[in-house]
Amino acid sequence: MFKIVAKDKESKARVGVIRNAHGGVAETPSYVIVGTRASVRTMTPEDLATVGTQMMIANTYHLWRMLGDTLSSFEGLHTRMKTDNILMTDSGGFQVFSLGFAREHGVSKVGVASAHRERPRIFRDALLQVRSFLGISHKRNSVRITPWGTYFKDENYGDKHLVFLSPEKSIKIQEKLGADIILAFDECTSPKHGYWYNKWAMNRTHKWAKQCIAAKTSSQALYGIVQGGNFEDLRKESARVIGAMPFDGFAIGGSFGEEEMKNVLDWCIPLLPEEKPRHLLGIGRIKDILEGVARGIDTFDCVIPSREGRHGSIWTHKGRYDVTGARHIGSNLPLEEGCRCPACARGVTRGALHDAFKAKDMNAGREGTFHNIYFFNTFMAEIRTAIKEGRFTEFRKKMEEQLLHHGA
RNA sequence: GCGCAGGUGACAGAGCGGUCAAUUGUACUAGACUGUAAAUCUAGCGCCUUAACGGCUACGAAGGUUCGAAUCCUUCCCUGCGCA
Repeated sequence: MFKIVAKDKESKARVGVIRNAHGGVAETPSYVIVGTRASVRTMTPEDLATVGTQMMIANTYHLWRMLGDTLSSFEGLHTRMKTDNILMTDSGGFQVFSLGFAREHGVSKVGVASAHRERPRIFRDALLQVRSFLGISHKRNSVRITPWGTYFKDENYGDKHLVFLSPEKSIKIQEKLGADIILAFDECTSPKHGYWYNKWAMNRTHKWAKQCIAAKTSSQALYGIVQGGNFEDLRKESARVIGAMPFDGFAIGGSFGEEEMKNVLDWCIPLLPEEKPRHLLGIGRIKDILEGVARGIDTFDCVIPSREGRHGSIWTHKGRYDVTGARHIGSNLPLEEGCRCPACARGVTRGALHDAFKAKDMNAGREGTFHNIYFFNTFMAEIRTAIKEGRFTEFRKKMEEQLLHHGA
């Protein structure tokens, strides 16, 4: 299913191929477009095909809640999304964080100075564990984490009752959804969690990983997820433990500060099997991708192309800009010089897109999404070519200089 | 001409004696967004000041009452509706 076809000499970057039973092919490094509820916001399946999409990821938790009783007769993600692309499903492990401590702490998975420099505060971390277990963590925290699984009291799906997701249940749902690659149910910790909380959560994730492997009956590829926060010993332990389990691939999850991601990758990747695919969960800015690829990451998924496109942030080789800004009024420049995305090909200028956003034209977010997805897909293709031609380091250096030069 | 109802910051529209430079929404400006609670969110938005719990000018206009007025009184100007 995954095969490495070329390796860079100066870095750990590599080119690989992933195939599925539907005849879908993805060349890695690849950008996995996020379509949480089996659809990428503002995009139709046809749209996605026109921007070079090879891989997509949907979400177990959201689809499970959305589909409700109809899940049992679900036609399968490939049919629903009208694609042969390589499809993944996230396990719901991220929602343990995003609906839980992310809300309580008011943070996202990247960018917050983590607690890793503090001295270990075992009592505080123990308190967090117990509060979460009892489900009395915080008004905004709608998650209750137990050793057996996680309770959610998310009311966004017209259901005020607690719902319970366990490793076994997540796998069962993912088998029903039918993606090519499914993920183990894990716990993504908060950047504000300390050493001990991360240690306990990591052990829980390890236990859940075993349960996921045992629960799976399909032929889908199952990826294990490495956790451990920003702590070197935890991250290494997690990579060793998860890496030794019979997974079909490995994902690196969890939270870290902007600068810390590189360390996390440096700690984990050498301990993972060389020949198996490696996914970096939820990461997707240009710089991060270059860092990840250089360290041997094969696939990335991130909401940035779609979310930021919808919000008016346009990505280019020189970084990103916000077309919503007044400085773009009347601009006749294309979204990016030389871009051949559907929006640019259609002649959409920065000025026109600015006006469309200001006019609240529903098409504005769509054009932005078109451009961004196309951009990241072609950017990945450029990376692959560079690796194959043995000039990835040079390519990376050039890109980083450009970004620096433009203050991105 | 008479009778009602009104005139508030870019617009809409609160406030109806002090805590009002004035609720709120929109518009505008800037910023954020990293396994999607997100076509979303945050902040600013009279002038001066780097900034302010600092100064100044403000609620149609001009006077007045009051320690104090966007809020009360008088006159004037203007707008809408109704009647002539």
